[in-house]
Amino acid sequence: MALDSSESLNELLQIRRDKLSKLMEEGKDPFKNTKFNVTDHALKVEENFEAMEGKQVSLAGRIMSKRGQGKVSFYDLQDSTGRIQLFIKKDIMGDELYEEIKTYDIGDIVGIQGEVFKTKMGQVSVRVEKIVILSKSLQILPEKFHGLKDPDLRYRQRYVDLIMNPAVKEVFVTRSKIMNAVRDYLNNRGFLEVETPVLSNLAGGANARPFATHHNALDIPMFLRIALELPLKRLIVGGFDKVYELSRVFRNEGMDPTHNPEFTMLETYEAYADYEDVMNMVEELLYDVALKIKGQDSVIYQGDEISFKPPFKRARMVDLVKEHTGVDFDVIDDQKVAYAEGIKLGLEIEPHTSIGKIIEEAFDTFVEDKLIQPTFVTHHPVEISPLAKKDYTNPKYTERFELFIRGSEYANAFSELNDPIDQKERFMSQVENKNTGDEEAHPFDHDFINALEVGLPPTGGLGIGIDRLVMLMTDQRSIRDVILFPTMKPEKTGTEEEQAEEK
RNA sequence: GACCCAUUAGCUCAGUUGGCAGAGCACCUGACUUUUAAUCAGGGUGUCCCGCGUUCGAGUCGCGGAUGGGUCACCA
Repeated sequence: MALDSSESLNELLQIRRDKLSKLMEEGKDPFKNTKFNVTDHALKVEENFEAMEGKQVSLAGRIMSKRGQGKVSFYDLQDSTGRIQLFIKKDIMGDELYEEIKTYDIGDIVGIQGEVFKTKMGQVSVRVEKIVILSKSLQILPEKFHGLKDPDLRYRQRYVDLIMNPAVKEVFVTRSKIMNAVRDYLNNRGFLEVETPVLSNLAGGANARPFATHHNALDIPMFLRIALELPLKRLIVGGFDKVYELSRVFRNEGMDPTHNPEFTMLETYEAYADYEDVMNMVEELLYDVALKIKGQDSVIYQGDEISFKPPFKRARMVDLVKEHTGVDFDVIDDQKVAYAEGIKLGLEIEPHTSIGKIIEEAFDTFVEDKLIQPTFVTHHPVEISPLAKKDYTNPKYTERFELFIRGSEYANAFSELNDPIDQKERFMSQVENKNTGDEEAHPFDHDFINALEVGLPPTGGLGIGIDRLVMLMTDQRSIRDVILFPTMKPEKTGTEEEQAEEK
């Protein structure tokens, strides 16, 4: 992007470089400065004006607007906390420095020292006594009133987005607070945060295509993880009772407003707990996060008020299907009958589709988007839950739940399968799927079977997509608005890239 | 993957029936010692996303492509 040959620069950019050259000629190279003693910030001065009035403060930040250019000027300085007005008077600065200050551009970073006061118009300001330019901006910031709107530019140049759009910055501050709130909750509950490999020889724990890479020294293929599950369960085998990992996973799949190729996942595993314990924990966790982030037990998401006040609604998947379709699959044990009912409902299913899959289809089609308030959907059919324990009181179903809010899945949890023989069989059927072309099928993980043979205690496991939780808490419509640098296609066309490579 | 929409100055956007490329902000020159999207006078800084085509003439019409956004499908 940055073009250095001066003949290719347009006039605006050339003027800024000329100003920089002039500063350098005068021995005021802004890039030579290494530090500036900052004593205060814009927000603090603004909020504590009564106490700060008349005091000397030293602030640093970016010039965001300039007003007046006579013998007195008003510049708005933006630091990490907000904006404050600088009052710059020729009498105070002296003729020579004042002329130099007038050449400072919007986007330049300056450090100032001066006295806090209010202008005649009542605007909290700093009467500048000393000023030093700490960085010269050679690019032009977007327009002050409309800001930066183009989504493409906003994501590619997030730094400009953050400068121009305070609400965007606020989203990412909130994201950080949510991460902290989740960690606090789990740590206080006795969970240990761990880090497991991002790079592995086998990408398991979910059905998804991985990103493939290569280790040069070992000359072996490696994969970026698609889930946290398998290493964490190994740690439960190893004797940790409560572990979690809150980190990035990668799935080589399509992108849309709720899917980014890399995203942040929370997975927790608790020994000697079942899915009902996990359900109680999720309820409490979300309530806790909402209170900490929003100061109340509800949020407004895209116009809908979502309440996190426990208890959340709990219902079996098959009962919800009955409620919304009138068909009670719970009493249907003949696949042909279930298929006929599914066709009557207009589901797109094949003659051999299993009853469990038909129930899931009916759920997806008729129930999912009706679940606005937090709802635990439980007892998924065993056919669609390869990693969950059966409900031994009714083996058609599993000890599993998913949390739905506003029609989307936010959590998935179950009593973990810890029978190594059963797990081995399920892996083998996955391998069959893989052999018949299913690229998302789970690879056979011999060491994981070994771990289960060593012995996994009964364990309750949980996964939560943190990006979607952040979207919910910050009322954002797209996952790209809660990820600082979302995945983007390269800007350049193929031919341009080739040309660049040739240089 | 399919369909729809967008792409014009650094930014936000106009651009009529196919006939000299426009505005505001920003920027440059000058004026202004309490401004608030400061104001006043003057100045337009451009690969109209890219390529091919139709045409006397294309920002505008056609075809192909790129990037982004949306809807659906897929995935979870």
